[in-house]
Amino acid sequence: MAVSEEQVFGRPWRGRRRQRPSGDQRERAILETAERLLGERSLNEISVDDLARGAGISRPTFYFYFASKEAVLLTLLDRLVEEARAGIELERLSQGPLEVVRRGIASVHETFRDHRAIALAAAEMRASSAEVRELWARVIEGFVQETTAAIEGERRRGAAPGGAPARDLAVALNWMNERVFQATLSSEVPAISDAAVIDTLVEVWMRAIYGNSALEDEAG
Amino acid sequence: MAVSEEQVFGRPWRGRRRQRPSGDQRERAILETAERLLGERSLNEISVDDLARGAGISRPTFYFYFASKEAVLLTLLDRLVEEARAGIELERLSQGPLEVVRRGIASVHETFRDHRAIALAAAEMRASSAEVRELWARVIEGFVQETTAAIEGERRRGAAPGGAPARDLAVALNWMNERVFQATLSSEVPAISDAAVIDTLVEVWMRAIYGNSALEDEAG
DNA sequence: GACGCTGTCAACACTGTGTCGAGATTTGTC
DNA sequence: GACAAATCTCGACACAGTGTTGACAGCGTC
Repeated sequence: MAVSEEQVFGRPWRGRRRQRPSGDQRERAILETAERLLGERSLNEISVDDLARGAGISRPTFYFYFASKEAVLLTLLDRLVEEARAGIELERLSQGPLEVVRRGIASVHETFRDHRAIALAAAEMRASSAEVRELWARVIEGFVQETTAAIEGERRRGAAPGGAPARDLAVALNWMNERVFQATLSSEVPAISDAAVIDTLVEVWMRAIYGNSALEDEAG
Repeated sequence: MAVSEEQVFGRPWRGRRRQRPSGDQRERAILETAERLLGERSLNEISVDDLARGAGISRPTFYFYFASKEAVLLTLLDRLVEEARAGIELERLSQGPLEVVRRGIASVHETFRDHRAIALAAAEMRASSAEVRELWARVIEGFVQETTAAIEGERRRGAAPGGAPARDLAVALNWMNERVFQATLSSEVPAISDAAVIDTLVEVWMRAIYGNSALEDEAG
């Protein structure tokens, strides 16, 4: 146990009269342990006991702080989402549509890349946890609404041609980004290299929104 | 137990001298039970015991036929993939690129929609099973290679403009389809309606491959 | 009629989750 | 500085699920 505490709280205890770590410290220790372990293996392969030991507490004590390991991931994910949103806000000052799209995509990509472990764990847990699924759905829905509004704006001012309903287009483009980022971050195959992923996605977005297919009336 | 057997083998046993069901029957019963139960809940929520009981056997006997419940899903998925491939082959006779793309996408969509339960379970198990992940990776890789070849062909004959590397484009478009189908089949939010999903995807594909953005050189 | 093959399952060992209740520690109050 | 309340801690338990073992049953066949 002493060994585990050292992992998280630094140097071993020497002085006298040291109280036990506060609740906040413990909670933080659990979150840090979770993010560290997620870098090594998936949440399914991490037991509540692993998280508890990593934070220097027993398993029942873990349950004093979190209802389950999903709850830990949810807390981590909340932070990440907050960070991603903040990143996008910062990019609002850009000018032309190309730059807006590029910066928005790049910003999300950066945030996720900096916390790969959490992003990938979240993608994985979407399958089994309704709460993760709902949180994620809200995030994507937010992106979709902004995208839809932007497409409709560009169509109204005549800059973008008509075509599929703006929302359907927005949904398809946003899911594409989500899935492609996931593949790139996890080095799944097939994937796009980290260096090329932004350019590729931006190109598809720009053509899907602004481009007119040369073959629009060829066949069917 | 008798009740479970009736579920799968039809009418209750009456005659004399009936041998126990053959190994093939049992294996089929397990697969059928799995597909039926997957229509109701996810594979995580289905225990080996559920599958065994549904097939009228005990849990240890289940392990005589399959190494795990993942192995059952893998067998189901193998069939589905085979069916999807066959569907695409049938569409080879179409003429213009628009029709080729549309028929290819529609064919995959149909196959998956007809076995929603399996397709969704596979997407879910990609997270936790390396074997499912690898099988799925091979499937998508196949689509990507065909798409890449098609794009390069169209570029060579001057029908499609240059841009991002053909393979990167192909990867992005195929992941988009995968993710959008998944969202549509599971009625996730946000999703595209079943009726509009093909048109939307085809439009993005055509524009991404053939369309030139009107703003290509607008901003930075 | 005993050998081998395919099936079959009760009982076991194990891993992991979540809960309970009894106690220790800390904090606030007078 | 003592007492109560709130906060924190964990041993021990109940439970659900997985996968294995070993004994044994039916069936063809030489």
